[in-house]
Amino acid sequence: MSYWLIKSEPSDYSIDDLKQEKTAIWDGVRNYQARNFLRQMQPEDIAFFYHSNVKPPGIVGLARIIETQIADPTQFDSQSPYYDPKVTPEKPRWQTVKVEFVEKFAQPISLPQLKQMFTAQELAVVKKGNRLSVMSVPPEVAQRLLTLPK
DNA sequence: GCCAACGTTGGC
DNA sequence: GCCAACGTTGGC
Repeated sequence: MSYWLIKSEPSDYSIDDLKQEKTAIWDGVRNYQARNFLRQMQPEDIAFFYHSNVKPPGIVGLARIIETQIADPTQFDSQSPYYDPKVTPEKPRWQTVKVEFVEKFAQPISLPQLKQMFTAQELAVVKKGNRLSVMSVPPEVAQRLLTLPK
C-alpha cells in the first residue's frame, strides 16, 4: 500500500467536484514522471488531494485509488486539450487511474504548514519550483499527515 | 502580474 | 546529441 499526492487547480477540478461525483478518472496528465507514478499506483492506495494556484495552496482531502492502468481517454479525443496526435488506441502512451472520494478535511493543510512540517526531501511538493502534478509520499510522511488533528 | 523553475521543441 | 528558445506551472 502506497501513498501519493495528486495536484489540481480547483478551478479545473476540486475536492468538492470529486465529493459530488464520487469517482473520477484522473485524466490530462502529460508529463512522463507524473505518468510513471500513475503507472505504479495500486488499488487501495491513498492519494492526498492538493489544490494548487489558490491562496493558500495545500492538501484539502483524501482520495482512494480504485482502478489502475486505465488508458487516459482524452489522448484519443481530437476535441480535447489533452489530445495526443502521436498515439493510437492500440498504442496508448498515457495511463492513469480512477479515484474515489474519501474525505474533505475540515482543516486543510496549507503549503506554509507543510513547509514547517517537512523538508523538500521528505515531501516533494514543498520544494520550490516543483511543478510535478503527481508524486509519491513516503509512508512515514503520510502517517504524520494522517494523524494531524482535524 | 511577476518571475523562477523546468520540461519540451527543434535547429544544427 | 547539444542546447537555446520557448511555453507552462504555480508560488508569491
